[in-house]
Amino acid sequence: MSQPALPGLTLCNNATLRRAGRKLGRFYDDVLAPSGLKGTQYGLLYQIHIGGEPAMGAIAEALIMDLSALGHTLKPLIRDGFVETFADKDDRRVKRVRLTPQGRVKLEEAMKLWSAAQQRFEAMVGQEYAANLRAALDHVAALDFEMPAATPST
Amino acid sequence: MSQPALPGLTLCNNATLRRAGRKLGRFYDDVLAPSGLKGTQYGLLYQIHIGGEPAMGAIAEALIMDLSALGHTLKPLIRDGFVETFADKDDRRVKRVRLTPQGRVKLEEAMKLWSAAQQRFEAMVGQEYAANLRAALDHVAALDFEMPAATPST
DNA sequence: TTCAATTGGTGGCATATACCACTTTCTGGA
DNA sequence: TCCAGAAAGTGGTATATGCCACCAATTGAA
Repeated sequence: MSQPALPGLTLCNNATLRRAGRKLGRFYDDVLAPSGLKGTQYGLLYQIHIGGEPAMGAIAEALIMDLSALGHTLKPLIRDGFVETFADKDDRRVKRVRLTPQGRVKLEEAMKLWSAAQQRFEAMVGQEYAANLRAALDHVAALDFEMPAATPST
Repeated sequence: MSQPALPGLTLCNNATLRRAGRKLGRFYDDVLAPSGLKGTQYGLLYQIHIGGEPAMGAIAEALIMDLSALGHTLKPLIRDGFVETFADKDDRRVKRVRLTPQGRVKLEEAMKLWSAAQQRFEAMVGQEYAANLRAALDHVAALDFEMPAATPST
């Protein structure tokens, strides 16, 4: 299975992960295209959907993404009327997010497409293989890379 | 095994891959930071290094990335004097890429940092685990998602 | 009660990536 | 030879993400 076209770089865990991410991302994006949503947007809508009007910080934490990045990613979805934000009743600093009715419809539409992508992928690699891969990725995502506060050497 | 903090979304292969990518990417980026390079840039320099003055298309193919995306990603590296491009002798359409002397120095510097990141990661998950993960990711990257060009059947 | 520290988000800036419309070269016929 | 098509890149536009500097509420003392 080792393609001679991918020498060396294959050793870098980060590069390998990114490369696979590009490939898989394009696949999911292609399948989701009819809905007008990208894979990331679908994931974000879904996370909001199951989050129960989550605060932005909660979403960012769940997706392991920078809070400001989340803010940026959210903009097109707000602009297109799929989600809306509102201040938390008890803490004005907190901004909560929820799907609009339109957003719920869109999510449902996209979910069918997502399902197709998911099934097609799992049919190719095998459900168990996919489950194991996800488990491994979740494991990586759960790691605690505490930096030793710089190493002014070198 | 289901962490209460990551409900549902964990089922999407794409979302899981992205999430792990964000986490791992930040880790590698942090470790590489002293060199001024991002993880992706390091990977790109390395690919160019081992590619033998590769054409842009060859790099894009090896990294499974869009050709135009590669062009954009290359710009900061050219601007900072780490890589340079030149026309192919036999085919004027082809643009080849190589590291500048400065780029070689930078790559070497970054390689030490990368090595540290790589080792730290593998110490956390285990070398074998990492190797298996990379193999699985390479497998995904090698898949052929041929879209059936819509489904106007019936 | 008052103020320093903390917490939650925003905006600006830079890189990462993709797709699409072009432009320039090549290539393969007729 | 000449032209239709293919092949390789470029530029524009849009989303994805991260970091940093800020601003606005909250909180926890003193």
